[in-house]
Amino acid sequence: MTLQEKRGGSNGEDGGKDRFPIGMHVLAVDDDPVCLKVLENLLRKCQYHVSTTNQATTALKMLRENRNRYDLVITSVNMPDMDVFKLLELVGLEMDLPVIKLVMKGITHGACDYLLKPVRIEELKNIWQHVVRKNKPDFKDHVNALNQDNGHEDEDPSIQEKPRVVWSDEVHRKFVSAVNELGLDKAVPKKVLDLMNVEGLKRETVASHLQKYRLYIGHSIVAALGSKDPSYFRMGPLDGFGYFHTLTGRISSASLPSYQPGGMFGRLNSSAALSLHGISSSVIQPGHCQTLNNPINGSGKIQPAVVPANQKKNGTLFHGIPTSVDLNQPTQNKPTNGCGEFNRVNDPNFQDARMAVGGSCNTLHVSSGNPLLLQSNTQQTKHSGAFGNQASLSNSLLDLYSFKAKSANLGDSKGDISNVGLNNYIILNIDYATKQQWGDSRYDNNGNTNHSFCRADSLVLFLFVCFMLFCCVYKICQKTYDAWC
DNA sequence: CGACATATCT
DNA sequence: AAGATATGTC
Repeated sequence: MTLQEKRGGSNGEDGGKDRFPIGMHVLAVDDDPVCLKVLENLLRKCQYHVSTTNQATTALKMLRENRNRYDLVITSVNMPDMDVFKLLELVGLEMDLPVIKLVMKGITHGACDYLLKPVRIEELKNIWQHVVRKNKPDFKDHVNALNQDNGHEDEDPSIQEKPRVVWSDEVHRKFVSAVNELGLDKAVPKKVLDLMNVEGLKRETVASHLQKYRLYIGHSIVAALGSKDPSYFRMGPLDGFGYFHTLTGRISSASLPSYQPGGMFGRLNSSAALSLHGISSSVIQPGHCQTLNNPINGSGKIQPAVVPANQKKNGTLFHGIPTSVDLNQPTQNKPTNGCGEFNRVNDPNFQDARMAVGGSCNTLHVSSGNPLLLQSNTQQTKHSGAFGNQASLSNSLLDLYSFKAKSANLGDSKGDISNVGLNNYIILNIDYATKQQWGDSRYDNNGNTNHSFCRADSLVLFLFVCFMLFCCVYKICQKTYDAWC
């Protein structure tokens, strides 16, 4: 009789869950008659059919004579008449039956499970699952003590979780590169998978990752640019900075028709991209909000995304304004108000471009008068060539590096990074709200965060007003002079 | 039927 | 949180 035939409690619509096989036959072997009797009684209480013997040789004989009768063997490891390991081997070779060893302590070699003496009925209730496993062709045999502290008979340990794909920094970098090469809107799982060229990676896995990635990008960009605040350069709470080791949202290809407040970043395309035409360098690199001994990757470098040439559009905005910012962390500054840390990127290219995160965790200073604060790493340089001399200014990358480890600690706190350097025309004010890493982000776009980039607004507006006033005054003076003459 | 996007589950 | 899986659509 096969297990399937004996299986009870199932009407064939059990949704794949194995049920207790009624009529399962267990052979119990123990040289201690008291123990054997106890075991037998317990097994019967569990509704197993039970045969017993106090000799290993007898057990082997019984098994050989009734090959199809027994489903499971429980044997003590201390059998005087035969080495139990030999019994295990023979049973395994000849009958391929699951054997549970009955031991005083946990010796598990060779057996599919072990039971500690004294045996508890709760443990015996679960042993049928070994039989089910044996009958599953794809079951990976492993030693696994049954759940001993509860009576979860319904839980089938034969349903083992598959190994989860872990998106390492390296793999994720490949993913990001592939996505950026394709363009976020055109990146579909299969193409990304092909481009990534990672062995063993499945399309479904990529799809899942891409889903989260898009969700995250969307939230970030919406948060960064969806505000009604008429800021010129507003980056709202980038909720969920946490996850991506190299979260690279391309900044490209959106038209920037207006220089008016509120019209500056009028629209984003589906690539969640924006264009900062004319902005000199393009990588904004918030440092790693991680512990110091936990670099994002081996080199600690941030890899910028590849901006496809076809994403390039021309436009003029902030012409000639040098605006590269490296948001690196000064290690000496450890914010104490829950803003987390910003690890500095150890890239010599950024040496002159350091900003300090203020102790208040609200201000990022630029001490340098260096107008072009940074140009990024080699890869950035390499790709910039694709856009020509000017083109490199036309495409910006927003490379949001990982705040992974620290994000949880950041909570609702914001790292409000402002740069108010007259020699550096960009003024950044980035709120980091890292309540969540992926989607489902909630943004607090009112109140405090609406001050984002207000200084940038103020400066540009101030200059603009000054210019207009100057023009007016000049005009008035000219007219007055003409009148007098 | 495969690929995809999205929702839901774990 | 993050990856897996289910579901509906094309």
